[in-house]
Amino acid sequence: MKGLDLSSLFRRIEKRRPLSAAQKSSIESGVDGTISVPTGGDVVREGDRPAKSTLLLSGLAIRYSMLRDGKRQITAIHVPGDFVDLHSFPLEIMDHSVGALTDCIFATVSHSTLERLIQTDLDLAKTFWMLTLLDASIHREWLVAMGGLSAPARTAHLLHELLLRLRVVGLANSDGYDFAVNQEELADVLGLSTVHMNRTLQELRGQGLLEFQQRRVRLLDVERLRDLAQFDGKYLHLRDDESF
Amino acid sequence: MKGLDLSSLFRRIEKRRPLSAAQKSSIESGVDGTISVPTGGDVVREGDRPAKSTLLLSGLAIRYSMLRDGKRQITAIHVPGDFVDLHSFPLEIMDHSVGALTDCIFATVSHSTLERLIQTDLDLAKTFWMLTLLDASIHREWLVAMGGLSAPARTAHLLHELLLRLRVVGLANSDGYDFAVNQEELADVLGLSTVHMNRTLQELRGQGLLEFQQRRVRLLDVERLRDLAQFDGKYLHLRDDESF
DNA sequence: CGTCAGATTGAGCAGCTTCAACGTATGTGG
DNA sequence: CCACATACGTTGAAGCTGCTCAATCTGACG
Repeated sequence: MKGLDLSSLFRRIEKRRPLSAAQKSSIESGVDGTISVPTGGDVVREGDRPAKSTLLLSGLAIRYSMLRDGKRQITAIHVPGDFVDLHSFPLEIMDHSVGALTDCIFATVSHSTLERLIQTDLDLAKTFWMLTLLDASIHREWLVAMGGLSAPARTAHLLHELLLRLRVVGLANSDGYDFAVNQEELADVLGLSTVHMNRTLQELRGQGLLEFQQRRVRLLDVERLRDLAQFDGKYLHLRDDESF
Repeated sequence: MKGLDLSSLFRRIEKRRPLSAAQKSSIESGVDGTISVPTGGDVVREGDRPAKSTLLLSGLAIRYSMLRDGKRQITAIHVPGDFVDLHSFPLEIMDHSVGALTDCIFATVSHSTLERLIQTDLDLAKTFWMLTLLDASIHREWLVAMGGLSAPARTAHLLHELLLRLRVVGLANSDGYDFAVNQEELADVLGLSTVHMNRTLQELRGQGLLEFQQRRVRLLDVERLRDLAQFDGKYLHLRDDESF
């Protein structure tokens, strides 16, 4: 499908690995359509066996699981350029759901097309594989943050990670980005109660570390936030080390 | 390399995906050696750029990251049959370390051999890819447990997961398995202090839910443990659903 | 018998949760 | 334009969960 802007995906890839013009155009031609999902909607659900993979073009998406006691744990936040659902290609059955945190537009690529793409270009297969491993790497880092950091540090870690990831795709400037997420959702990412999420944000604001209003985050003191979060960006595998 | 017993890997794969005899023998012939790592040793370290991937044959291995404040967070426990370090193939640089929790023997496969294997058999490439996604799936589940479960529930979750995973490779019977891990290490997995780990185990023992002595775990009441842990094994992607 | 790793215990405190109420902005129907 | 509803953020109080520090116990082993 021509005329679709996949530049965020390409930027994301090229920060880590060469991508030829031919590869770009074969990805482009592999896209067979787009899906719009409104805020709160699901793209795929636990138990589904998707026949296509989805790639986020605009908006913010989440992976999440529900616990039996009603708690929702968000296990990933996806930004434009993320090949959100690539992993349903080798894994087949969804063990969790993917939903739209804000209004989202996804490009879709059918699994049969993916099959064809990797058959004709093994290097592209490795690129796709790498993309899914990047997600895994972020999962590991979130585990480190969950297990080892306090609520304020964890919050700082997340918001700083998103700064770097959004910058790669041109959706953040040097110190802030649009982030239309409420405190409940943030709490579900960080494993906190909404009340404590609120107090944690107040704490960070009070320290002069960040602003978070009008659906926009500003990191007022990136240095100190990184320090608080014990942030080490190696896990993002960015080529030129802006990950500090 | 012939004469090496890769049956645990094969069992692990075949619980999820067909694996032909030809594929088995090409994996076998791809193994170029073994490495023994004593308890406490590292197989690969953060920052390494391995030229080979390692596959655990015996023992228990961990992935872990160190925080600047000295805390160690273990992000994965690997059991025999796990292709521990497969992900260094597409991702190249290690962002964390892999160590031996007990004395370990690994088989090694060089990246150039992996390249050749996936070139000649794309289905095998997908199998390898799937194996790394399985690890990612377990990471996600651990995130859910970290964010949403209490210390006893998290502990129950981990020990039950290991029961299922070890059963697949024939290293657990119906209710228990060898587990030569001390409480400090368990605490580093679960994000707890050693003191609280100790009290949590006492609690579970007191409830008649498990035994954990002489380097062996016995789950005395699997039903209630699963319930406490809100365990749902879908994330392990086992074909015949023993995952309950 | 001394040593050492690992397990256990007690006491006090900090971080986070829960419940419940209240504030504030935005939108909607009459 | 007002009255009300809704979503979201904020606050207070009380209590539990898990942490830290520090000491003691236990079994294995040289």
